[in-house]
Amino acid sequence: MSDLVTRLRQRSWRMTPQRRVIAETLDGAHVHYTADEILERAAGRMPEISRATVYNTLNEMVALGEVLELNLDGRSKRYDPNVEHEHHHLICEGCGATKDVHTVGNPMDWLPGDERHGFAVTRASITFRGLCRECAAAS
Amino acid sequence: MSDLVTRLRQRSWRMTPQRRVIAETLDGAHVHYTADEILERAAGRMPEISRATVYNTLNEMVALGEVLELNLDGRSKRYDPNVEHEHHHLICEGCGATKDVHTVGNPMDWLPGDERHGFAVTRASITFRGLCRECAAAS
DNA sequence: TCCTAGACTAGACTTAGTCTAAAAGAAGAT
DNA sequence: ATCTTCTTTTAGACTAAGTCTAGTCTAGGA
Ligand SMILES: [Mn+2]
Ligand SMILES: [Mn+2]
Ligand SMILES: [Zn+2]
Ligand SMILES: [Zn+2]
Repeated sequence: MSDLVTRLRQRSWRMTPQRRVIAETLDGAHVHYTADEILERAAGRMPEISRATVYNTLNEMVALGEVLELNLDGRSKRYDPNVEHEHHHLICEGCGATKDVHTVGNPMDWLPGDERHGFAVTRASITFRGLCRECAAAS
Repeated sequence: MSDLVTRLRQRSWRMTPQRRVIAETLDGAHVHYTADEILERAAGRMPEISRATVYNTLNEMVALGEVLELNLDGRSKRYDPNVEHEHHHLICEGCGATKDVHTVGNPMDWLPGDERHGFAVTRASITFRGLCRECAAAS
């Protein structure tokens, strides 16, 4: 937990009650929530919060670079407050469980110069897939 | 071009006129079309083809393992007939241009055993991002 | 020829997310 | 304190992508 609220205030981003609840929801659990899951939890603490505010706030935090937006499954986007330590994701194809993982070495090194098509390559994200222990046992 | 139509017939999959038009559209260009782009092109050759058939057919080809479904941008899914040669993707964050790329070595080797959380890991897909030559020059 | 399972279709429906216009709230100037 | 202005929040309309349904069509087997 890297205190997203603190990081956001240091960026002199206006910290409203709504934004605080959203940031605390995101940062409290180290899981990868969808916008709807965040709305649901935020509404538990602030019932009048609106869906538009949740989406606006998440998009602003992503634009500030303080939250990552993940497209892991082609369904709803997921939001990840863990921007401090580069990592990738491992997903169970059975139950959808998602783990943070760390690779040996730098993924940028896996792409040789003649495969870069003249691009200035800046980032690489890896999604590993497989079956978790429970799902493997059940199949 | 690996002749998707031939591969599908070898799987004894009923080859209707609609399915043939969709498969030929997909395989003809080595790009990554969305379902809507495929519908548009297929409708050019068979105006009465329906959207539901395009979606049904794409989903069946994916289930057969003869087409890959890509979630590159969190918007619409893209379909890739190139299942014969493992590859990954490099995307320009400026214009969205997408290239097939090949890594040095096997991505599965980048994930050490103690980062696997007991999963049986079977696949890894990497998305590299950056700016293409034109977009880099323009910025 | 008739039957039947599978394939096709139009359009309703669902889900995820964006947009709009108005109301509310914060901050600065007087 | 009051006015002004800018930002944020809100409800709900709207859009985009995809799924589902129920009826129709069609090819191949008895
Ligand atoms: Mn993560
Ligand atoms: Mn490809
Ligand atoms: Zn699982
Ligand atoms: Zn570009």
